[in-house]
Amino acid sequence: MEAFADKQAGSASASAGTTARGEATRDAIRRAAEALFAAHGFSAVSMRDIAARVGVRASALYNHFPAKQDILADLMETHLLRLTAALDAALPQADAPPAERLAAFARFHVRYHFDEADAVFLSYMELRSLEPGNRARINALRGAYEARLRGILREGQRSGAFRIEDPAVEAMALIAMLTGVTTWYDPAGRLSRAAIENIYVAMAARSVGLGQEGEASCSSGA
Amino acid sequence: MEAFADKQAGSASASAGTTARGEATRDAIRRAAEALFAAHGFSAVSMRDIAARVGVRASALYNHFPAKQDILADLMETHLLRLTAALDAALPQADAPPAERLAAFARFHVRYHFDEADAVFLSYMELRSLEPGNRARINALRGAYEARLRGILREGQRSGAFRIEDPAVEAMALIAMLTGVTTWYDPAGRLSRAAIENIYVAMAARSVGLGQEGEASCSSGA
DNA sequence: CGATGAAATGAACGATCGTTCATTCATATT
DNA sequence: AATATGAATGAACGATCGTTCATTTCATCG
Repeated sequence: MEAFADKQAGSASASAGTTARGEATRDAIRRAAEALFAAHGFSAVSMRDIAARVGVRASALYNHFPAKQDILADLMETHLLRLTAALDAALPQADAPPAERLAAFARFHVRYHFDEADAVFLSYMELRSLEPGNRARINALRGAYEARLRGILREGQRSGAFRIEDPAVEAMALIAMLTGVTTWYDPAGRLSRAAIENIYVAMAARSVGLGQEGEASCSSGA
Repeated sequence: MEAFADKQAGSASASAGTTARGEATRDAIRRAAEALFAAHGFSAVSMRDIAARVGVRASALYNHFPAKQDILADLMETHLLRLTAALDAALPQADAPPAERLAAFARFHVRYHFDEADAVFLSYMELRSLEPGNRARINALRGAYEARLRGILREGQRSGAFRIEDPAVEAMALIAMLTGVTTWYDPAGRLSRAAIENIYVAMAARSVGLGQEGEASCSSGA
């Protein structure tokens, strides 16, 4: 979507005028809008707020996005495409043990949310601020991501590795649980990122009926 | 907080003029604002929107609430006080088995969220729309609710009934998981409320290392 | 160097925002 | 019936909203 090409070692394109400056501003707008939308909500943030953070006037934003709504849609679409692509790169292949794939999913999800908390929060909370057309498209992307986890749970249920009632419901429950980390995580807090990851991964495993460690097993003491 | 007294069989108060009409309007404002804030977000809803839903002009709202902000604060405070009181009424007493208390918590939480989805959503999502003073007060109420679950997890860990790493983190994770039901629940959907409750209760139990049913046990077949 | 065109500007637009206020309406008490 | 009082009204306020547009700035290419 959008242009999004030459950033460094630029040469080919750009007929005249400026070249990479516009793209730099567009990215700055994205970053500013992401932070502000996540902090205050889409409709509580004005175009002038975004422009001020970029260091530009509100009217300049319209050289890069046709409307405020399109900034939000762009942020969500970009985030969800990257998220799903990164997940597919992080997941073991489909024939790996479901327990391993679930653990990888949980770890990926929490870790990704540490780094992209604003984008994640936005994409889950501001669907209601989108016009119907944009909303349907973004919702489909979100559904594709959720389908990955649903598939893992279904396979685990089918193979007997997991002891669960309903893969669809449990997928939503797990995603909500893992996503919640962004609401309380504090970089200066008591626990390191790695420690928090491990706790969530272990919870996810137990929630599908797995023992303490990877596979099945039982009666593992402490 | 506020007046909130005589509604029926009124007699004592109300010096002159009208009596219960004002309180009825105030409640209608609360209901309208709750639905609109939950659907569109605090700052996307105007006082005129709320008034229109009540069947009154915007200026009439100021006979009942000093400002828009106070409607939101009132909704959150009322909700959180009721929520915590209802939880305390639903929880087995403190010397009951932690597994039983956890199951009761999970069932209560999901069930309450079915009925009060709007208020719940509001109180978890619109903290950022509150002024610092209101935010601190509401946040304390939320913390009191979360502390109930944290206490259950700590007791289960202490007694050895639960196999968990960190009660504080797991409390936040469980609440996020249970609260998430409001984001996808559809009254016309595939599953009944009772079925969904049971799935969440079972997941909560497994997530703290319990077997399929209430107590510990292990190697439970299916 | 002058031409070119994207990027940024400042002013302005119509609309809508939260809120105020003098006034009117409606009701319960005396 | 007269009165007192809370509730609702309609108009208006200053501010701010998203957006448009003619103009200016400025880095690049021929």
